[in-house]
Order: sequence, then structure tokens, then C-alpha cells
Amino acid sequence: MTNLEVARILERIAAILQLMGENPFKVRAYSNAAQSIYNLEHDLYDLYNQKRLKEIPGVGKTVQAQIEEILQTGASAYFEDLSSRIPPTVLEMLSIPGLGPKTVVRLYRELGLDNLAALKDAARAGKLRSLAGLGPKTEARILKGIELLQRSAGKHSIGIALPLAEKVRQCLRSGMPEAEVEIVGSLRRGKRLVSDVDILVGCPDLKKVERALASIAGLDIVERDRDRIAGYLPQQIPVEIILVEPAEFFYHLFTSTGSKAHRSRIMEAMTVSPESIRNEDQIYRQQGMSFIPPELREDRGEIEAARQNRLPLLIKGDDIKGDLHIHSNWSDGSENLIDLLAAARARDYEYLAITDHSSSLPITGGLNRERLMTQAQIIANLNRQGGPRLLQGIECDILKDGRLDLSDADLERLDVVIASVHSFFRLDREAQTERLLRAIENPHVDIIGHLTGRLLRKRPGYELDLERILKAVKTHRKVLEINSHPHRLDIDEGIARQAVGMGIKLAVNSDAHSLREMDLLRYGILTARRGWVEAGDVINTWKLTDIMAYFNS
DNA sequence: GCCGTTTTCGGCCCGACTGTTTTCAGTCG
Repeated sequence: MTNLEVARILERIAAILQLMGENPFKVRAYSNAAQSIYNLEHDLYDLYNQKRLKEIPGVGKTVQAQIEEILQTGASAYFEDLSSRIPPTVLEMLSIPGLGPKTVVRLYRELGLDNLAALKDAARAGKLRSLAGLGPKTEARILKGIELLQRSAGKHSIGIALPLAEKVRQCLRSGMPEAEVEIVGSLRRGKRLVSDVDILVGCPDLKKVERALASIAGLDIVERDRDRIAGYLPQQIPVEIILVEPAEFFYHLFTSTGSKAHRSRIMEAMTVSPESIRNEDQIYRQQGMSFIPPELREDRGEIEAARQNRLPLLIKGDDIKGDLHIHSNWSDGSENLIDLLAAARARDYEYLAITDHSSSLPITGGLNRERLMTQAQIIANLNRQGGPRLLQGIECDILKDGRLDLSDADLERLDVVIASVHSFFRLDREAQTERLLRAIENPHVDIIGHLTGRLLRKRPGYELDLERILKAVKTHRKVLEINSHPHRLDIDEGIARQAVGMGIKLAVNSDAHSLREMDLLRYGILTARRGWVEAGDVINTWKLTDIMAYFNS
């Protein structure tokens, strides 16, 4: 059982309790505990062995006992009992935007709808409006929501899949140090959603590979062939281990990384034999090209660029000098400023921008003018100690009409102003564009946070005239954020490439709400690489003085 | 169900929109 799996069980307990109409504070207690475990730095088993589970914030006597039961037996009797009252497929209905627990439970109890497919049919047939309070608009919204969910059905977030894949790779490498092991497929190319995890092993000995796999917790093997092991990782993510001869490892590394379109164009002209290939570089060189990094292998012009030796020198994780979007416990983050500063030091950052929410988002405990000034004092004091520089910033809400949630005078005092949309997602294209343009034109705004508002597999981005937006961003020398959270990855690689092509600068930010989330930056880096982004295009690879000079220009 | 530098009991982030109404419950961030 991984921390994530335990957190998921607690999350589902919370969801079922919510559907059953339980005390909302009890519901929140479970989801707080789940969140807390999700953010945990330590392995739950270690804490359990040291009898320290009780120290986890939000874990009291009851939840502690449940965690212990899950760690010992792999299951929770309480959760099993709850699941028998409300089928798990009903929980899926909760992920439809605009559909909450009250409505879901009525659809289930009064119309007998207990899964997405049944709900879709009923909505299509116009049967939902027979419930008081539900009308045609809600039906249409439910249908749209289901379609969005079904389009990404079977897709897994890179934020879940990559760490699991790395664990498998790690186990195989330490179990068989003589063999080459690599993650391949779309995961190696850094795609934000993947359908499975593919691992290539340069060892044809099935027994040996299986022995090395034995130590992986939560790996469920369902199929063994001569040269292939298939099964599931936690959360039902399909995994395939591909066994090849050591001599042909790099040939297969290339072919199994894809993409199909890229591979077939390179293969057409390939003249060398599989076993003569010593590394991937050789494959490209043999065709008179420079090495093409996996993230670019999509047949989007990279082959032509490689032939002309004008591939971008892609940004790397090491290029990052700091993070410009972090939340502290002054708003909805869970860490205090001192711990954030220590985390910046541990990551060898030169600077870290504290950018809590502004007050128009009451649920985040956003900062009004007064609290912002108090926070500024504390940050100034912390900065006297030396080490990484804490920047005083804000993630300021863009209001419905494009004005910002703080006055110009307040914004002017800050080192970094991120302006983001968190409300009124359903404005029409014209109004939404005008709203964004007004924020972009504000001289105090430095960065536009998560521009499109898309939540992967949950919510499409709002309607925008992207061309006009990008032009304005360019004109007013604003910076576009690549928000690294795997739920967002917004702006995406396509917009990033377009923006950089226009000379727009980007910032790759974590938007972390906890210490653990500071490491989500890697997904933003992968997205940037897929968007052909170089280090120089990203301001948080620059020295602080250069960033400030750019903001002030 | 959790928590305590106001409380071991009585609190627990909240304000606004939306679609359905005709005064508001449900949902969202």
C-alpha cells in the first residue's frame, strides 16, 4: 500500500459519507486526512513502525486505526461496508462538473441511475428533468461533462504514472544492475496523459526479470509471454515490461519511445542493423541529423529541424533558479514561510516568490491589503538572514470585468504580481477575452497564471481569443505561466511553442500548496520541452536582477 | 471526526453564481 492508495481510500470514504448526507464536518475530516497523507513527506509504513501516525495533521484516533488496518490487511472494513451501500460507480458521477452530492444521490435513489453510461442515456432521453429542480440546461451540462470524462477515459495523469514508472525502473535496475532499463512510450516523451506505462529491459531472461519485479509493492502481473510481462500498477494503470536482447536494447529504445509518426519517418531511411546500434544518437547521426530528444518526437517539424541542425536547446530541470508561484499558510497553502524558505534552500534556489491568493477567493483565506502588508514585514525580516531571497508576491484574482482584486498602489509595492482567473468561467468568448486583455494591460501585472483555466479530464478551458491574448501579452511584455501542476499543465505545449515563437517569455511555476508540491515543477519542465522551449525563454532560469529588470521594463 | 496560546465541548475556511424557481437549494472555487 502506497501513501497515495491510502489517501485514495480515505477520499472515497469521504465521498460516500457525503452522498449519504453525513455530517459535513465528518466528511471534511476524512478528506483533510486524505489530503494530509497525499502531502506527506514520509512513507506511511515508516511512521507506522515508529508509532507516529498520530502526528499527521488531521489524523485522530479513528482514522489512525483505519490507516493501521489498511497498512496491515490492505483493506478497510469500514470502507467495504460503505461501498456496499453506494456502488463505487455512483462516485464517478461526482466528477461531472456542476453535479454535486445532493443531485447524484437523487439520481441514484429516485431514478436508479448508478453509473455514467446509464446517466448519459437518461440525460439524452430527457428523463432527468422529471426531477424537481433539474431542467434542460442541467441535462445538457451533464451530457457535456460525461463526454469530457469519456474522451479521457483510460488516460492517466503523468503526475501519477511517472513516479510509479520510476519505481519500477528503480527496482529493475537494482535487481539486475548489469541490464539496461528505461521507461519508454509516451511517458518518456513527457505527455501529460498516458494510457499505460511501458518499461524496456535489456535482458531476455523472464525468470530473472520477474525476480527483480517481486519487490514492487502493488504490482499485479496478469500475463507472461516469452518477451513480455503485462499487468497493473496501483490505480489500475496498465504496465508492460518489454524484454529484449541486450545487443538490441538501443534499437528498441528508439522504436518503443515513438511516436508512431516520428518513428516511421526515421525507420524509412534507417540502414543500420538493430544489433549494431550502441545508442540513440547513432540512429540520428547516421541520417545526418542531430539527436532528437524524446519530448520532440511527434513529427511536428523536429526531423526537418534536426537535419538543418537547428533544434532548440531544450530547457532542463537544472536550469531552474527559483519558483515564482508558491502558496503559504497565509492563504490556502499548508506551509509556513520559514519552512518554505528552508525548502528553497534545500533546492538550491536563488529566489522563491510567495504568491498567496487575494481576498476575493474567500475559501482560500486570501490576503486583503492589511494582511499583505503584515506578510511583507515578515518576509523582509526573513530576508535579513541571507540565503535564497523570498519575493513578496500575490496571485491576484482577475475580477469579472478585468479589474484586479487589489489597488494599483498595493500591487506596486510587490516584487511579483501573478494575475489569474478563478471565477466566471462561463463568460462568452468576447467578454472573457476583454477581461483578460484588461488584466494584461495593467502595468503592475507581471505574470498571467494558468491562462486557459483548463483542468485536465475535468473542465475544458474557458472560451478565449488566443491570438488577441498572445499579441497583447507580447506588446505589454508580460510573462505567461506554465503551471506545473499535473491537473493543469496550462499553458500547454502547443500554446507555449506558439508564444515562444512570438518572443513571449514564460515562467515554469509549481503553484505549490505544500512542500511536496514544489517538486511538481518537473512536469512543467517536460511540458516546456514538448513546446520546444529553451532555458532563455523561461524567466525563472534567469538571475533575480534580470527578472526584476524585465518586470520593470 | 478532529482539535485546543479564547474552548476536552462546540466549534469547524465563505460568498456568489446558476438554474430552477418565484424565494432558494445546490454547486463551485
